[in-house]
Amino acid sequence: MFQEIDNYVSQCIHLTQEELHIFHSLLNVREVRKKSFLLKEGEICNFEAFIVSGCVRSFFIDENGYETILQFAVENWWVSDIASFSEQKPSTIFIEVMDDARIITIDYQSKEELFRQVPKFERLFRLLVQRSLGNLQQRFFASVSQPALERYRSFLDKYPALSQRVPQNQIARYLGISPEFLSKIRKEMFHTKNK
Amino acid sequence: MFQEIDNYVSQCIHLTQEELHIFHSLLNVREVRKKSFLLKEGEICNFEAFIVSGCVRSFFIDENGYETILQFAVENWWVSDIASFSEQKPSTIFIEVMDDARIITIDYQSKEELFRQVPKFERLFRLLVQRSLGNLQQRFFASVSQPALERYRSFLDKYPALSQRVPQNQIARYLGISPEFLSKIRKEMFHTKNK
DNA sequence: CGCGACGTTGATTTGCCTCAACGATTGTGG
DNA sequence: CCACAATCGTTGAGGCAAATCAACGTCGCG
Repeated sequence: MFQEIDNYVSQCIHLTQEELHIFHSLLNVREVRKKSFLLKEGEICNFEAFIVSGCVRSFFIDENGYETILQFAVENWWVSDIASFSEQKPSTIFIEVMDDARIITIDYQSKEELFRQVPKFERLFRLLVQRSLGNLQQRFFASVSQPALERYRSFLDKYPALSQRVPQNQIARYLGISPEFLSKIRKEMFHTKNK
Repeated sequence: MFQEIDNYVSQCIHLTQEELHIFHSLLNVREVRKKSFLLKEGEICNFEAFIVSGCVRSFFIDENGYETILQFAVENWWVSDIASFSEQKPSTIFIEVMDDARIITIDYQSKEELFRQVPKFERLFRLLVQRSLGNLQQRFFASVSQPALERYRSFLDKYPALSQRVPQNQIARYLGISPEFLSKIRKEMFHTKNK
């Protein structure tokens, strides 16, 4: 049941049987279906979710109605709106299930309780957020300094599995370009490759 | 000497006299001059720095030689390359002093020592990184969904003091546009305002 | 079957960049 | 103290990456 998340946690911190037990007692397991939403804009995010199986995406919608995808989350990834969760303020993003998923969540009170009972978890979540920050920084740099073609190449390179699993227009929205333009880029790629 | 940083820290966690003493013993104070570099691309970042006075900027240079500014750091801000620091790997960014500054730094070993002796600091730095992540996320959204004019307006709104203190071409590099284009935007702003 | 989701293609437009030239201001060495 | 170099902002001409809009083909599915 908790095997996957325990594995994940043990990469960062070492826990006793006792501590593990406390941890588990504060978690919830949920099954969620494709096309349902874990979070909508305006709601206060009351969970951090660990994906056991399935696939979800977080995105926001700009004033023109276009989506930009912040994250695809598959097995062994965390997803949440940290700003909304940690400051308990309305969210600016949506989190939607793309493929039926099994997730493990922890709510705000339980997380604070966890920190109180097992302070080691402060370290786990610090490392986790730190890594997210590093990744987002990379992505920010790429989005301002690289043309779409190179960003697409990097994506294929970094997430080969995802590029099979996720529809092309979603990838475009992740890369920050229109689906039409991604199509044109791909055409160009294959064209120049076979020559 | 440590007044500013103590104030900052006490907003997040409460420390005893004893703990405060340990904290101070692990810090270094430095004066750094305009145009000097705290960090260059390729070096391993061995500090997290708290700005007591002065102003520094962190930026990266893309393959065409253009700079993009990640952060301006003034009084009471932290600056570092977290990815490089926390994983002790070569940095991809530069950190340069814009105005003579007094800074307080902590190195990798001292930070780990601090965590060992006063675990509360795990919490402080978790909150700190969490806030950075929230800010960067905002900025990322803006950079893909808003035109330059609105991003400039937001900047003026959010950092009124900085916009006085920092040359215009640096602001352009922060916004991710060319200095020439910012000049044209400004012209447009004043033009439409006075009509 | 027919509908909706997805990908492709072309025509047109646009936001922003690049390059080059030109004042204004500041700083600096002779 | 002047002269000259840097640094900074402005303006214009021309160009390009990517968006928008519209139309069309193709699946898979209720």
